[in-house]
Amino acid sequence: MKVTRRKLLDAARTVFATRGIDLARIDEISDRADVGKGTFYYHFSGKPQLVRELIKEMLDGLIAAIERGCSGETDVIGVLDKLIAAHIEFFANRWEDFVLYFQGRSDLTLQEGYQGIETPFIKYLECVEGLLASVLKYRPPQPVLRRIACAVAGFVSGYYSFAAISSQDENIDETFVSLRGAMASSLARFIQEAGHQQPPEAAKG
Amino acid sequence: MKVTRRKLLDAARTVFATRGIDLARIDEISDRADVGKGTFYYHFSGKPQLVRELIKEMLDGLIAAIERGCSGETDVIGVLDKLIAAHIEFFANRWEDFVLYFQGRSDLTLQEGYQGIETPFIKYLECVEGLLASVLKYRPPQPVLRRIACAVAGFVSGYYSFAAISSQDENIDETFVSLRGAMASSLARFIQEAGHQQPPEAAKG
DNA sequence: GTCGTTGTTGACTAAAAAGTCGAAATCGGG
DNA sequence: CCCGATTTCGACTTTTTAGTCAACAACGAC
Repeated sequence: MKVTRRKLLDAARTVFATRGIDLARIDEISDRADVGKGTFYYHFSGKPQLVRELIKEMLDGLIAAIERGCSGETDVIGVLDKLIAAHIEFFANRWEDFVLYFQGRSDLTLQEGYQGIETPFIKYLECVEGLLASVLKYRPPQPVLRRIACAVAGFVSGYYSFAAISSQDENIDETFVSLRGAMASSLARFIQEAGHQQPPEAAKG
Repeated sequence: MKVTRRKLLDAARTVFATRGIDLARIDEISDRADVGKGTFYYHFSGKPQLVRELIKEMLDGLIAAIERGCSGETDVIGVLDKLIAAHIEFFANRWEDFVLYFQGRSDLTLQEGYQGIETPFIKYLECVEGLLASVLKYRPPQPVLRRIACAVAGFVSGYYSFAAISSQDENIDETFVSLRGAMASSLARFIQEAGHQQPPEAAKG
């Protein structure tokens, strides 16, 4: 049955959002999924595989949401606005996914982290990159485009994470929505400036 | 002697940046500091205290760097530019501190994380907030100001973290420097839009 | 209904890490 | 140099967690 596997994945998401990926125990996950510990090891080789699968699943979902949300947009500001909206919508009431998104990235800053989670993150960056490239009149060189994608993705998640610290009380998603317009136009400005600057090679010397 | 304590703190920073805070073992830290395990427990009650101290120390340093860098600036764009520059300078060649900064924040998104690390992060946000408030002509209401601080801090660290993923080869700090201007002016734009929008209470109804 | 396959179980073993403690070393004032 | 306070040490005990496995249950094909 696939049901058990699904139950384990969902339980893991919850436990990860409670204790963090690294401190989550296997028993805790199998307990929460209401299955024996052996069942966990029947379906997964261990925590690393579980983590890889969850992160991939989450990012694939996020990419799908972004592409759905941005289809039809033809100008930069429109794409940015819908891009941000897609993130807000995706993470709203799905805090566990945001924790995965954030902890996964945090893991990537380490020298020895989980193997195989960079790939989905790069795919995600490429998705953002592709969307922007499709609406930009002047297409900047690849490395610059990548930096812009980093900035866009970073801005959104960075705001989210700090907002989570400072406002336990107020509704994060709601305030985020109210900032959407400001975020989109400021990112448009960023793209405009960063996209037209001198390529780093030419600047040298 | 204070030297041993210092050695332990420095060793911990390194180990945290290698394995991550949660997976760092106490023996690993005391080994790297070239002291016995008992010595660790003589100086610290356990990992939580160590983490609290390191994060506080790092953020106090960052705050000091920011205040040093921004003193004398009188306009928004100048403050933003120096703010970003201070971050870049602070984290350059100090990857361990960036890992702490990122992992610490990651921990704050959890339901059960380390106790007592929110305070220094809030102090850091308040520092950014205060700097912006001092140069803004039209001072937005407190919650809006806080959101702006979140956005500024989030943008900077968010870009950093994604850049770390996608460009192991190129010098992150160098490219970051080249984006400084674009980042500052886009954040200025953000502040302008976010600061003048309707307060959320008034928008309701 | 029988039998092989697939899935489930949780007590058990083994490994790893935390935290303790008495002994030993170092330090510094007299 | 002596002594008491501080600091260091690492082997030891305890706790925690991963991962295994033999037995059991459910399923579905014939």
